[in-house]
Amino acid sequence: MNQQPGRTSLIDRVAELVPDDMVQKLIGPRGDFTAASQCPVRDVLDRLGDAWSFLVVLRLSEGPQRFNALKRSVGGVSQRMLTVTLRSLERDGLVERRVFPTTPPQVEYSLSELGHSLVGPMAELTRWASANHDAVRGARARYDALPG
Amino acid sequence: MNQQPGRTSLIDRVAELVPDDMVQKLIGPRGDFTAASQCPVRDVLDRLGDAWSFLVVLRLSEGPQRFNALKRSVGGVSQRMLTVTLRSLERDGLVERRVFPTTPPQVEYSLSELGHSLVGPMAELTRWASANHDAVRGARARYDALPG
DNA sequence: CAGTATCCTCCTCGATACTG
DNA sequence: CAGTATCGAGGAGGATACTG
Repeated sequence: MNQQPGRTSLIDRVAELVPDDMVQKLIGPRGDFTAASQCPVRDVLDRLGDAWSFLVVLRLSEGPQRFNALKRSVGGVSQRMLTVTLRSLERDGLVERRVFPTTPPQVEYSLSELGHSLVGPMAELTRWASANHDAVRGARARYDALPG
Repeated sequence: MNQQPGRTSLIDRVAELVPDDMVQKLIGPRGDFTAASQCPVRDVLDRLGDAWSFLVVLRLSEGPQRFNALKRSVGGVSQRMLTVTLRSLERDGLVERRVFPTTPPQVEYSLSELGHSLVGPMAELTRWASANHDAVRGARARYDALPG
């Protein structure tokens, strides 16, 4: 990791939080992570980037919910996308799905242990978003007001 | 935030990290955040979700870099996408762009204060990704191996 | 070197309709 | 209730060529 001499680098602070081999795997010596599955960060962000996954996990962090209740509480999500999102989260081991063979059928979704462990980091990012949203919007407004 | 009685809820732990009004803004009473700009988390994730932004910010956390050096170190990014990504980050006030009118021209990109403040939360998520990548891949393999 | 411009192709995602 | 199936529009993003 070539460091510019005489320049205060944030990578040192990051290194305190992040083990070396992870940095290697993350931004690597060459950064050849065209295949997302090879890069853990890409892999996670591919999941969280699609808006719904993040909101669904946060909703489920409140407690188990059934399909339509979840659909209502998330809001604005189509039936198809909620199904796709839940399947994807289930496949990744973040969400558990339990079917009660009643009539009409009931399906309950809840976070797994792994899913719970993700909520902390998510909250961290969420806090940043909340705290700095105005700053970002301000920067945007200034940028857009620029001549040219 | 209706809580299921008699159920251990993670929202309490999240609440320790996240101020109440943010939770309201985030997953809200109705969750009507169809417009991403209304929801700070959506707004942030829209930026980070696109893989390149996250990697670019991490790369720049090591120190300022010029366009082509950045392109090489990120790896796999097209010229167009790097330009688009950098413009977007600059617009949001996360990245600063300085032009040196030499021949040939030099352009240096660096993180702003705001950009630096994002690296901590990003590292948190990165750590989670690194620590649990195998668990996720394992869960995926099990899910895919299921009959049906 | 550091872009811009154009084209073109997947691939996501919403809408709609149907089912156990 | 909790899905699945199918279609179609739109946008993200790569490839390529050109420029101050």
